[in-house]
Order: sequence, then C-alpha cells, then structure tokens
Amino acid sequence: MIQLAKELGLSVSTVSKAIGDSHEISASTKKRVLELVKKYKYKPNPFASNLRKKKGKQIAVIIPDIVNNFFALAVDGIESVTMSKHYDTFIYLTHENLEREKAVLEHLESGLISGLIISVCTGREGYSHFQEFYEATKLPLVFFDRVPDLLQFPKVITNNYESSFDATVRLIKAGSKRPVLITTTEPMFTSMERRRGYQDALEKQGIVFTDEMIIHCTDDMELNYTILRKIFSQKKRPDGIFASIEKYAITSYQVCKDLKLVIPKDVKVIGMTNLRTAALLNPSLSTLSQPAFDMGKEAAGLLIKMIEKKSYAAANDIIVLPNELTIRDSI
Amino acid sequence: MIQLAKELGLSVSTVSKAIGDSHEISASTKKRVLELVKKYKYKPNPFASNLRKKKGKQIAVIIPDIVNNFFALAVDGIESVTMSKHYDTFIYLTHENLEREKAVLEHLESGLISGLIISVCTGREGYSHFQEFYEATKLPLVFFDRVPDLLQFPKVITNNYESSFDATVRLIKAGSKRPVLITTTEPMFTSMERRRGYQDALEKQGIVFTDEMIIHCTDDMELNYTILRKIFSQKKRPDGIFASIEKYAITSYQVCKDLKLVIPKDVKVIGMTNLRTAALLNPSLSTLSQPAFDMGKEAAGLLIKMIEKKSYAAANDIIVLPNELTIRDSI
DNA sequence: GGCTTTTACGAAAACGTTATAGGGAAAAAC
DNA sequence: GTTTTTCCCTATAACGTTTTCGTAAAAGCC
Repeated sequence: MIQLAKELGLSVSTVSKAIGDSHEISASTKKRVLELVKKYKYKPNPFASNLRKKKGKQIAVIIPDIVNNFFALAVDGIESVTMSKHYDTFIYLTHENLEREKAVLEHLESGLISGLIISVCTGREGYSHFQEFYEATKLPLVFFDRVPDLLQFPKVITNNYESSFDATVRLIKAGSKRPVLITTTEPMFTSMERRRGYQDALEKQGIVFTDEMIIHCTDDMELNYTILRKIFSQKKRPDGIFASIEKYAITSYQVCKDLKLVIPKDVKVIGMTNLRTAALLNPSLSTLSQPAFDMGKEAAGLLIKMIEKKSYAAANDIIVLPNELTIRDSI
Repeated sequence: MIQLAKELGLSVSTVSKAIGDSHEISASTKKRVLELVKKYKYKPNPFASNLRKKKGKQIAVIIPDIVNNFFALAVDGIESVTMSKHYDTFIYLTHENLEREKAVLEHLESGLISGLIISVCTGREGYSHFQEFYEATKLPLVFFDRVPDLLQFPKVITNNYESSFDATVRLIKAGSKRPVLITTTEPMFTSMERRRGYQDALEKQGIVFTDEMIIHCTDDMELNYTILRKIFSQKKRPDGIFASIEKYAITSYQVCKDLKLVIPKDVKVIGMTNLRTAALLNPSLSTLSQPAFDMGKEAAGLLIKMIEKKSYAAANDIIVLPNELTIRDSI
C-alpha cells in the first residue's frame, strides 16, 4: 500500500480509505486508486486488516462428520452463502468426539473467526463449553440440526416431531401392525423428538406401545446387523421399520434381504435419510429427508446477519424447516 | 500478553519467547509463564502473530463438490492430518465452474493461507491461473485426483490407467462381448487415463474398438438417462458397462431396470464409485473405488511437509495410490 | 466580506505479536 | 586478575493495515 501511495502521490491513509470506499475520499481520487489497485492486483493483507479492525471475514463450521450426505449438503449450503458474501469458511470434524469438539472450540477462542456454525456431536451432557466459548468471545453462534436444546442460541432445525409422527402414521396406514423405531443409543435432542413423534403416532392410531418397540443401535455397523438380525429372526417379529438414522435404514435392508423378508410385503420401511441412491435400492426406499442444503443456507445467512449486526433480533431465532416425506415402494 | 508480562514482572519479549519455547529463556521462567498462560487461558492473537511472522497455520482446500462421497472422504482425510498438525482448513467449492475456481485462487493471493490443496474442475484448458497463483505467492500447492497433467506440481493420484484396464478385462472375462465405456463430455486427465486403460484392455482381449463404444454423458442426469436409454434400446445394444464416473453407474442401473434388462445376465456393470450403498443395490454393484481418504491424507501430509520445509524434495513428488476393484453381483 | 460548515486529505497512533540487537551478571577460560 | 563466553533477559522496531484527529481549502450563508 505504501508503494501505491507513493506512486499516486497520496498518503497511505488516503489509499486505505479509498479502497475502503470511505465517504471522506473524492470520487476522482477513488477512481485513480482503484485503477492502480487493479493494475497491480493489490490485495490488502488480511492479517493486518483483521488485526487492526479486530475482526475478519472468516467463520468456522464444526460438524460431526462430512462423509454423510446430510452434513455434506449442509456444508454445501453454508458455502453457497459464505461464498456470495465473501467470507472464508473453516471446517472442523469432531467424529462424534466430545473432547475433540471442546478442543476445537478452545482453539477458536484465539479470535481466528468472527462467527461459528455448529452441529453438536452425540451426547446431551456437557454443553457448557458452548456457553464458555460465548462468554469468552461474545461471538455469534448458530446451531443447526443437532442443537443443544437446553441452551439459548439461534438454531436451525426441522420439524422432527411432526414429520416423524406423519411417517409413523403412514407406516401404520400402509398396514404395519407393529412398526418399530430404530434409533441410536446416544442421547440426542433430534432423536428424542423423533421418538416422541413416533410414540404419539402409535397412540393416536391405537397401537399399544411397548419398550421393545424401540430398537437401539450403535455406531458399529457389524453390531447393528447382529442386533437387528436377532430381532427380525423372532417369531413375533416387527412388520414395520421407522429408521430414524440414515445408516440404520441400510442395515435394515441388509437384514431383510438376508432373512428373506420381502419389503414391503413382510416389512414396511421408512428411512430418515438424504441418500441419493434411496430410489435405486430394491425396493426403492421411502424416505423422510431433511432439507440439508437449505438448513446450511439459513444457518449461514443468520450467522452473517448477526456478525454484521444487521439484525440484533436474530440472537434468539429458531428457524424450523420441514422434512420431506417421499413415499416409494418400501411401504 | 502485556497483562501477563506485568503480572510476572517480565517483559513482553520474554513472555513471547517463553510461549514460543525459545532456548533463550530459562526453564524456570518458561514454567512460570506457561502456568499463567494456562490460568488465564491466554491464546496469542493469530492475526498479530501471522502478520509479524508473515505466515500462518491455515491452508485451503479447493474442490469441485462436497456432496460426493469421493471428495467428502478426501476432505475427511485432509482434515485428519491438518487437525493433528494444528492447522486450520478453509474449504471452497467450485461446482465445476472455472470462473469460480479462478476467483477463489485470486482471493487467496491475499496471503490468507500458507498452502493449498486442489482438485481441479472439469476442462483441460486454462491451467494458467495455477501457475500465476504460484508465481504471485510462491506458496506450496498440492493437487489430488483431478490434476493438471501439463503442470509441474506435486500430485496425489491413483493408477487410473492400470485399474481401468483391469476392470475392463474383468468385464470381458465375465462374458461381455461388447462392453462400453461411459465417460464425461468434459475433458479431464483422469477420464482420459481411464479411457486409455479401457481401450488398451479391449485391444489386448481382441475386441475391436469402435467410436460408438464410448458413451459421453453430461452433468444433467435427465439428459444422461435419455442418452443411455436410447443406446440400450437398440437391437445391437452393449452387454457391458464400465461407468467411469460415480453417477453414471446409478443412471445405468435405472435404465436397465426400466428397460427390463437383467444385470448381470443381459448387461454386466462395473462402476467407478465410492458409494457406500454399492453393495445394497440390486444386484450389488461391482466397483472400482478410489482410496479417497488416503489420497486426502497424503496430499495434506505432503503439503505440510512443504510448508514446514522439512522436505525440499517434495516439490515434484507424484504419489500414486492404487484403486480397489471389488467384484460383486453385477458382473 | 466575515462567519460557519463541509469536503478532502495527511500525520500519527494503534492493533498484538515476534525478531533483532544489545546488555549485564555470572560462569568459564586463560 | 583479566578477558571471554554463556546465559537470561529487555528495549525497540518492525509487520501492514485502519482509525482518530487535525487542518487547509472550498463552499455555504446572511
């Protein structure tokens, strides 16, 4: 910039202001400056700029996993916004590891970023690190999908309860007398909402709920297979599945295939998933899918609004987007 | 830091050096400093630090797409390395848009990062922006998978030629008399290598190659369906498919299903894909899959080595990893 | 014309680090 | 006993911006 100033016969302050499009600078000077900027492809040093301004145009995204269509789509949505607003996006993966999540948050307390989008890892304890992060930095935080239900932060979620209710009703109306819910052992707000929807649907449809109708699966695909196979080998086996997690729908299919249970005749299945190949499975899988891309977009939009203080009210916003039920051949 | 220095009765320089573990500082002082650092959870301001040191611990990843198992896995691999080395990772998506790719590169000339990992978007012209980026910044660049074959940069690729050769041979040995290659209209180094492997395998196996045996598909899934359906409706239709791009395998399945062509009896299929659901398709899809996670790991490892100048020789490294052929029921 | 206000620019300080050069005391070397 | 070396530490100047404040000239006002 000193170079530019010298060549233009101006001071660095003037050049800086011209680049920043300050009203203090005349149109003619701005034009002269910008021309030279273009000529030399000059780019202000972001570190110097951020240091002086005490903030930058960088945000971070913390998610459990990227090898998962839902999160990949969400990141896609986030990036589409940050790109258009000229923000840079850091990405951090926790792999469902709470310690890792805490470590990333602590690292970010250094002030590297101006805002943060998070989908928390499994487990419903230990939300305190988010609160601490906020106290320490006062930076805007936006949660999406996997949100800490007990904390007061802006969130982007889906209508898990209602859509799970609807999906379960569809299973029952399609003829399932004993539909089970496959969920995770890990406590999560989203799964609890889905479970509530499932149970309320049963009640509404006059089906008696028993504890065995909730099947708890894990992160271990092999183990899940064993668990499901055992349950579906029983004489009084379930005749419907609401798989509330993507991968459990896949395992269900595997088990049914191996046990020669015909979908949808013997077992009706609806899976909560964003898999693009759902329509190509045999039979094509009925899905309850989340508007992942839009969730990312909304979260990023909200965050940037908060960063740029265009909307102070945003702080307690909770944006609810609808899940989409797509009925295919599996029910 | 001034605060810390005051409280310890030391100068800021001493504190800075103690934190930086400089040999100029005695062990006892270091201990005192680090204790207070811990107590106050002090984190050096990265902008100030980067500004003064003229470099930082941030790198960028530029890829065409994240909603694609291959790239998601690669990012996972990259992040696993950057995380352990305490680097921060920016992510940028080009969506196969060359202009976007150029814009990101130009943006990064500001000096925000210390290194760059790229998988280029389709099209084999216009590699000059990479060269220009390098000239302007002298920053280390590592390419993976989609590499600019004409440029001298370190690369992480797979044995596309050999593995495509092998896959084609397997198709033929499984009984296909007229296997076709489905590839993209967009020129890319990887597809060209795959095509070479395919053609050489045909020749080796004594099958006469004709131009119609290369089927060009696009980014438009609807159009691809139409193209494939037309070809497979002909009386003299192909009896084997080597789908060299993930999504084309899916469309192939759809077309076969709709035309009531039985896989593998009527048509044998091998798809180049990292889809986790390949085994669940009907019939299960034989795949040639890329070691995406490892490619990401290698690329990030190489980049960080170059950044930290531990290995000057890295600059012209080309790391070749093997693709994996998994034969399932589709051939 | 004398007054205030506005416009357009520059000087200098600040942002929070790290690197360079330097210095004083203690230890080592002769 | 003097010189040299080593060990710790400090003062100060960067790094490249932005911002605050000051000011001269131009413009507006009666």
